[in-house]
Amino acid sequence: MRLLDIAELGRTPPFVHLDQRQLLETLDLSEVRRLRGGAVVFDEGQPIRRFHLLLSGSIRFVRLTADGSQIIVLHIPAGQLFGIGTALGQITHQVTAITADDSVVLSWPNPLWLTFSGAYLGFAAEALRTFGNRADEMSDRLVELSTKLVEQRIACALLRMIGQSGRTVAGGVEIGFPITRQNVADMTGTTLHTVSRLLSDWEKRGLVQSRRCRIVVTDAARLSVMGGSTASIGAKEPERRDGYRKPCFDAVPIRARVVMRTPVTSRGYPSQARVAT
Amino acid sequence: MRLLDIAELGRTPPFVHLDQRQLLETLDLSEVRRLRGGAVVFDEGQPIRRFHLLLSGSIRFVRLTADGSQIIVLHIPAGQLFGIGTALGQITHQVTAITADDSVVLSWPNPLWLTFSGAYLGFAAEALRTFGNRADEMSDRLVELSTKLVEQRIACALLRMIGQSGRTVAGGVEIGFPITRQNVADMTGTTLHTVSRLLSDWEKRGLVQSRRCRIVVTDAARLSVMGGSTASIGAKEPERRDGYRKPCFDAVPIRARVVMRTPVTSRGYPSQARVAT
DNA sequence: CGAGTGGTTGATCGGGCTCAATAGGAGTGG
DNA sequence: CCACTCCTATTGAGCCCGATCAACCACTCG
Repeated sequence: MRLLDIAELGRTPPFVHLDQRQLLETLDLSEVRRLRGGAVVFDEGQPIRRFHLLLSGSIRFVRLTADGSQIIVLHIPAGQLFGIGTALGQITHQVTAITADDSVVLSWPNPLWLTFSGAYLGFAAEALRTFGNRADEMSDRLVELSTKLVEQRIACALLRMIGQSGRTVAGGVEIGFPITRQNVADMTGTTLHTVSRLLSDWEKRGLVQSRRCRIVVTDAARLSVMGGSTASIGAKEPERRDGYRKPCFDAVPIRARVVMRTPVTSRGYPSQARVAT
Repeated sequence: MRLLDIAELGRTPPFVHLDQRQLLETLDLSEVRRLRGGAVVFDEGQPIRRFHLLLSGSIRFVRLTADGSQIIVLHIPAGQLFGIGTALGQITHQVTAITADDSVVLSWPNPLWLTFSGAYLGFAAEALRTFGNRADEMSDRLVELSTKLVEQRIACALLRMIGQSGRTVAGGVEIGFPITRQNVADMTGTTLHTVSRLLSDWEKRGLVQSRRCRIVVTDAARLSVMGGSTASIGAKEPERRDGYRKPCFDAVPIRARVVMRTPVTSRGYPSQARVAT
């Protein structure tokens, strides 16, 4: 059991550079918990006392609103640190962490954060990188929620989950943890009814296949088309016909302004193209 | 001019612990740019080459989608670092930074990040804290977009802006930078039409007052009510009648599960209350 | 086998998007 | 200084996506 944990720990990015002795030491300093699905690891608003590593299983970051809605902010896949707000100077948790499945969680008291950061090569960097990725994911979801139709948002949510916690099975890729229609709804800002209808439809059309609490994506390519291009176009702006080069960080043009605003039709939400002059 | 900048720089949190000599040195290493509103500081997808401090003015973080929609991810108020993905190991910008108003921006090449972090007390910590706050804000907006009605989202957006960049004027608090109906729509995932209608209505009812590109909130309290409680309820969970204490980080109860799911009516989006057993 | 949870599906209704048309500033040029 | 042109804002009419209301079925577990 212990040995298994050590091997696992040594495979996670934050601890990948540690030798056997260090791993053992680290593990000895930790609390190991085997949790069933649905267990609360920490709660929104609680003071941050420890930081955690998810050895196996899956964690959901959840927020509740005063009117009772629940929204899923992020999913944490196995191998990642979580509850590491300490690194950012936060003193209370911003979300509630709930195991989405049976999980193994290692936890260390906060003071060890600095110890690890100082002693373990790449530990702090890895943790910060994790933060960056999560911020990016939230930003992506903001864009999705703002601009995409329900259908597209759900497609994106499924694709994101198989990307992060996908498990290859006969006939496709399965989401690696139990997930209900309601859960999907909580991630996409809709209702379980709509999710149910949509999944039924997709199943008929051969895009997915699902049983109770399990979803298998059988045609990721077509689903991806449904979701619309996830990437923003900021990066690959079309060449300009007038040879003008983006000013960005050089002499700034007077009145650099958003000018074009072509209604680009799309039965979605607002849609206007803008190009900086 | 130089002196003015030095004084300004010394007042910003990341550099607040520096003495006069250090400030001068830091400023000498920087590029100072005075930009008009609408200028692009960096673009989504570009490699990160420098990090920036907004001395005065206002910055918008924007993302464009393939179908032409534009969404505003964040507003950066004066005095904050931005474009600091380097600290998180990112190599390209995730958003486009555009000045929302005439602004003064200081910029340093990336390699100086480590220098500053090592040499200046609290610099890295302050930068990371900034990150944490922005992540929290994104998380808040995810919740808003998922659960609130357009009206409430717009109210929240206005309140957030006066909170971050509010300027007290006769009769209320004005948003500290030029902002169009379309901009508000881009922040809340709606259309300029809806925003316009709503602001007109609110103006009649004495909640706001607006002219071209300017919005003054004249009754923040009532607007706040409109927006619904921003805070999640995770923190202040009601006392349990059976003396049961949240398990959280102790012995985990078998089958800790989400059980209650009372439809709590609210003409919003989905709404269900859940309490962990 | 009854209770509880998760899932499916039909009917209805409304918030807010779309389409469309007009008005008022602000800047530009003759 | 006025005509012209963007750009921003306002407002009406209509319609559709998706939420809401309402049954009902299918597992799973004690």
